[in-house]
Amino acid sequence: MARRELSETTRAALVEAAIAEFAAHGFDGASTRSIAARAGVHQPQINYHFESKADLWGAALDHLFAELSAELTGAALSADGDLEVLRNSIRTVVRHAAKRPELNRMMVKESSVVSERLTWLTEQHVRSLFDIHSALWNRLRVKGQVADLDVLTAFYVLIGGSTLLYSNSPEARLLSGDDPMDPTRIEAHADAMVALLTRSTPVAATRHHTTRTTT
Amino acid sequence: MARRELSETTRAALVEAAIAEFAAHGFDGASTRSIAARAGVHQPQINYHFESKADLWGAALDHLFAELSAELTGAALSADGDLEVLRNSIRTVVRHAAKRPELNRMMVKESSVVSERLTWLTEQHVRSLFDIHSALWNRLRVKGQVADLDVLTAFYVLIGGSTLLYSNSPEARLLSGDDPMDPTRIEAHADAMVALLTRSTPVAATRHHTTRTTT
DNA sequence: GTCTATAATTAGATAGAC
DNA sequence: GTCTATCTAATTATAGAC
Repeated sequence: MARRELSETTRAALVEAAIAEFAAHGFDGASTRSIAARAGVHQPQINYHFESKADLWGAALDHLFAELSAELTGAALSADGDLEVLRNSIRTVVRHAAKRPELNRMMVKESSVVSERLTWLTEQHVRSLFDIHSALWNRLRVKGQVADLDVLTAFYVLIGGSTLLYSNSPEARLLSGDDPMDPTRIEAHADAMVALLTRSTPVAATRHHTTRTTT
Repeated sequence: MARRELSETTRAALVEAAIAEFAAHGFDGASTRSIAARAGVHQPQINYHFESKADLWGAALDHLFAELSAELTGAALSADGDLEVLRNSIRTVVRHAAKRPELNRMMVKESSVVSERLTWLTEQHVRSLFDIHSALWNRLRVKGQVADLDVLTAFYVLIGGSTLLYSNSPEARLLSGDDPMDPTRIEAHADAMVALLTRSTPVAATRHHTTRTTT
């Protein structure tokens, strides 16, 4: 393997190890030694490939949000009309939370206090998703096709209701003995979140447009 | 002030300071020095009043869960019938999440990986709440009075949908400029969570029993 | 690009005076 | 019960050989 390829391999291994360690123990709880050990390299490699521990943390989130954005874009492109876009997006959020619980684990650990890391995270990655959600939700709300919730509350009900079961899956397993990551359960959860937040038929007025219904 | 009273004052101040620091920075991120400083005492006082940092962390959660249990008990006692108990409980969960976001912040930081702290927390405090929820939810589900969700998923949709807006309120404020803790918004959120998870009229069969409806 | 060795901080906990 | 002073261990980051 050429030197540049080796470098990129090491860098990618460090990012993946950082995702696992930061998600499990938080920024302060994860040590650069444990991250390096998980990646199979020595600790000073982190400061060779990244400016600092905080820089590696940022690279981990860049990677996780790139994955999520790719899936959400796919969900939007394959949909026809606002309502179907929202439904596909909700399903994508649920499925992705189960596939990559690390994303929500990292998020929730940083979102409880204003900090440099939180402002970076919010402006760099969350803002654009929230803006897209807001425009979509407001258009559907005036047509009575979604639950009667303001955009901010709707955003957090959607994310919280869709992701906590997976970000807290170790707790859920202790409580119930069941596996939250079971594919059948995940699909039922996705269906339920769609049913809770959207209405197949508008409640307030306007039926002139033909509205796609799922059943 | 007598010596014993002084001691109890110091202990209570340490618990309250620990709640603030652990909720904001997690177990590893919060230092015993910062907790002592917030409580207005010197750092070694922690090891006089508590066996260890972990012991203080446990005392903080004991305090937070005692508060929550008191409110949930009140909500259940003032209700008539399973459906009203559930509705009151949902509203209590939303209001309490807004009043004490520290509880959910501490919880979510410990629930992403199996650890000694998580197993203690689950068995000591979460288990009983989950068992009560399970019995209640299953009785209502067979009568078609709640959303069609298994108990485990329902628990996490309820908690996640009710609490994330408040545990992540710094992020929510950055995103929207609005105040998630506004009382009117909180009540609207509570109403919405009740509407999402319960049905005023049963969908599947059985109407022989008179069912209390709100409005 | 990766290694060993180590510098510079900071952490939780304890000893002993008052 | 509370204080000052300090011990031991662990942390992030860097220096310099290969």
